[in-house]
Amino acid sequence: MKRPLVTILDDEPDIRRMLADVLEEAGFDTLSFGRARSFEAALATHRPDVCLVDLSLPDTDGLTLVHRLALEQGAIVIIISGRAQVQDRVTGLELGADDYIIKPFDPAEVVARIRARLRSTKSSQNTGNTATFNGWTAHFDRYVLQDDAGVETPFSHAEGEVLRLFLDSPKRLISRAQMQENLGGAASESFDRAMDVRISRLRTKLREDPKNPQLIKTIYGAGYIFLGDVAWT
Amino acid sequence: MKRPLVTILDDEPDIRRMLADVLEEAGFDTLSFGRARSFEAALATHRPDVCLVDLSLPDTDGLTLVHRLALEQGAIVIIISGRAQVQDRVTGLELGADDYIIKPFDPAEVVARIRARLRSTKSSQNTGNTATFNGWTAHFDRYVLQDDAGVETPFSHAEGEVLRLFLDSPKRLISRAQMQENLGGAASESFDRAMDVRISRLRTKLREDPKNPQLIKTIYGAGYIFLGDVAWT
DNA sequence: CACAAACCTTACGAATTGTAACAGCATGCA
DNA sequence: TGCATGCTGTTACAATTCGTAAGGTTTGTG
Repeated sequence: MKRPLVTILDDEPDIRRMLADVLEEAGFDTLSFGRARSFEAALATHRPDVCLVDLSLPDTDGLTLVHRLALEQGAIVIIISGRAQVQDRVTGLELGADDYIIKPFDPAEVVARIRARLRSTKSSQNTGNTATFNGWTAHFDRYVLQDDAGVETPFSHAEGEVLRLFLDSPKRLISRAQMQENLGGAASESFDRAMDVRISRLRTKLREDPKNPQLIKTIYGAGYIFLGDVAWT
Repeated sequence: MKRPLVTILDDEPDIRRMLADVLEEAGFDTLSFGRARSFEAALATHRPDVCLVDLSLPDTDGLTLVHRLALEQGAIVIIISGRAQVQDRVTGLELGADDYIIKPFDPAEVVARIRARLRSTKSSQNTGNTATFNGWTAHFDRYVLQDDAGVETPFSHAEGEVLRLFLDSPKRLISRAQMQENLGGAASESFDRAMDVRISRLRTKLREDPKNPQLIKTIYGAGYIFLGDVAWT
């Protein structure tokens, strides 16, 4: 079982270190950042399971960052803040945060709250090897894609890798770097093109309109995002 | 859209009534109980989306109840308790509670936390990445802008960054410096122009009259201000 | 009104992405 | 072995996005 990855974004080094120690001990991998900028840069290559965010950052408005994280990345976001007003907590939660912990906090409670969040998402996780989305059914055991009329289209292993990556994290931005990691491709300059081609072929099988794709959206300069209501069975 | 059902289990009638009022107002259906026994009887016929549980019940050990609820029913359980020790919170969360709110609490925070929990479990649904303002609807998941007649105009990632910045802080002055931070641009002299262009393109898509923009106002020498009644959904 | 600074818009080009065509490779079959 | 078939990466070129440059327009100042 892989250790969940937790990112820590706080401008106080002491708190970063303390949290990292406790979380490592509790069975998580951690990545610490003092600035929003470096944190966002890391998102290009890593996909954290939980993001701890301190609102009082020097280089960004934390709430906007939380909003972006929750919406674009679909990540679990837990705010850790010194601002204790009820209104702060309410707006933080409304903007997409999953929890709001007030400084000073007890490390044990942070761990417990992270576990509670992970528990609730893990229960609804991919089990089988068949997924349905927007009229399509993907059978990963048979390498077959079935439309709502029952017509079957076979797909290859390489295409399946991409499709599975999308179906595992729908409605979340997936950067090119993340793809290369998951697709086992060498980080060669030319493999970039290979990925494009895989996606292009997948789009064709999903009968996407090249001018206006509905399922696989390209985010120029950032990656791809799969918009489908996915259900694994 | 059905109203989610929230059960309230607390032995103090005043608190039950107060919570019920606030939750009904916030768009939930509620069922109130003063005893665990009657609550459990009601579970035979009702299937609550969220269960608020006070730990200090006269007729049962609250923690055991929480554990059963979380495990067997798979329900979202939020503990509301007067016991404020960290250890209480940790064990409550470890036994399966999804959140732990300490008395005395602010009703608005309870609502916000319930909403946060519902949002995370209904992640398959489209919630929270759509904003409406002055006849327009911005779908940030699909990168599409929809006018009041339903006509769709796609917008790019760069345009979306600007639009999101505006929609996150409507009716507030946004300086050019703030923009540069949030748009990830280097603080170069020339990026200033790039921002102008982004805004210009966004204005075109919003069909603004160049002579008299209604939504994106320029404050000469200070920045921009977005005038729109924004509602995120 | 003159002038400068700030801002807007258009056009262009560099970077990024899409896709058709081709080639290498493995597999299966006669 | 020889051939056909299908998969996948590579190449080359088309299309898109978005920053930059350049010139025009607006705003504020004296």
